[in-house]
Amino acid sequence: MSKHTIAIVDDHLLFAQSLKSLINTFDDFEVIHHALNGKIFIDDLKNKTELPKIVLMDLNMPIMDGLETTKYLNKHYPNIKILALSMDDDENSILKMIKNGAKGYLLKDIHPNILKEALYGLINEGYYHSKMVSDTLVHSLHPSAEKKINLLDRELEFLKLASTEMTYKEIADVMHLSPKTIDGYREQLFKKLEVKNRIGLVVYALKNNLV
Amino acid sequence: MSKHTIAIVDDHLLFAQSLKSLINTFDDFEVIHHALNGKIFIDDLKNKTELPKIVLMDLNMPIMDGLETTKYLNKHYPNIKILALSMDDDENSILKMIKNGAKGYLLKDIHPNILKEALYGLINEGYYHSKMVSDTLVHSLHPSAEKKINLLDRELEFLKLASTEMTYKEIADVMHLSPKTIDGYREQLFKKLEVKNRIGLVVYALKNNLV
DNA sequence: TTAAAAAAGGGGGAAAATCCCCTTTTTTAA
DNA sequence: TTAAAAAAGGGGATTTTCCCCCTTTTTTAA
Repeated sequence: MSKHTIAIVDDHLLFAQSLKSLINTFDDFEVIHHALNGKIFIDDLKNKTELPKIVLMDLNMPIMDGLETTKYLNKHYPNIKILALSMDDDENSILKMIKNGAKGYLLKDIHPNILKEALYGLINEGYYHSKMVSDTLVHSLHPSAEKKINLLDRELEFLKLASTEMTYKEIADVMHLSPKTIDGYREQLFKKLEVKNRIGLVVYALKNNLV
Repeated sequence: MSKHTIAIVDDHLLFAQSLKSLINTFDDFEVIHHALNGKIFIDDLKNKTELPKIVLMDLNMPIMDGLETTKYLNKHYPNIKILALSMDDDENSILKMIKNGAKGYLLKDIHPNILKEALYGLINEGYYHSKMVSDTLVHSLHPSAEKKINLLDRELEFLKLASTEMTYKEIADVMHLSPKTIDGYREQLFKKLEVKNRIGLVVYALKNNLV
């Protein structure tokens, strides 16, 4: 039966050719295309009769980078599975790629066996998330530790209510307090969280998952 | 060499005992403890000399549920790996457990081989994320599709600025518009997004990753 | 070509938020 | 036991937000 087809999008010719040679030694996979950047790749796709099943996507490329290309493919060719392949190991790059449709993210310094395993993962499960990616996803659920400020119980209660559409009078009623006490809490939290107004409080609360 | 020790925290006795029997047939694992809820389990931990390496944690339990217990264990026994085991397959439950330290999340209707695979994953990789969990994590990066409302360019620009601590007058200056035009955009967005005030706009913007 | 939508702007007034000053009582920590 | 923090509350003035009414011009879509 026919092999799973792969395209490589990477601006480093030697790396791409070497990668192609490696993948072509895998039993069930075959590189059918290589483009030096995203724009060339997309232009080529329009002229091709056979689409690849998997695209190995570099991130840093001239003219059209991996992120933009991933967004485009996700939208126009949703059946193509994208596996990011990059030198970048920072969380932001990983999250952006996954968020925009990449089904896996590998660093370029991995063992070839991991690449093979990832390719099979994409075919069989539809995704391949290494520990690095999983950890990054889990970590993205949490706010930055350094921004966490210790809030008293009543302050937190007020902050949660302040992050709703209630007026301060309504909040006072709910907390069984005088509106003037609410004024006090508000000023106290403005100072504590170093914000200028209620909008600042809401942004802090949401970004720190307090509501 | 000794087997990897496991504790089961689940309020259904028959299920827990059956699970114990199953796991005790696995070569490298041994159930050394069972508690009917989180509180009993924590009390038992304090009196035990041998801690389990893995805890299979139900979610819905009386007195002290799986989430509270996971938070406590993550804080006080960070080396214990928690694998959530639940009937609940909703995203919120999954995210809460992973966010609070669970290293995996399985539904109770899985094949025993998956459980075994998960246990090995916890021991070897430190986590086990099935496709369900991975998909949930990836999905959590995105806002709800059904809540996404099409915004005009200027509306979006205004919304982003409205989610800062700027006054409407300041925003008008930045957008080179009259404050009255800003008033118009505000009312327009209140209607469009079905919110009552600026706080509602901010919450919408942040929850939909527009800023 | 016409109608609708988008983009811009206005008056006026009430309600809410912010900001400055201040107080007392209870609880907690040293 | 004492001091500090937390928790509660007050006056009053200014600024900002919200809400109701309305307008014209340009761009887009039918």
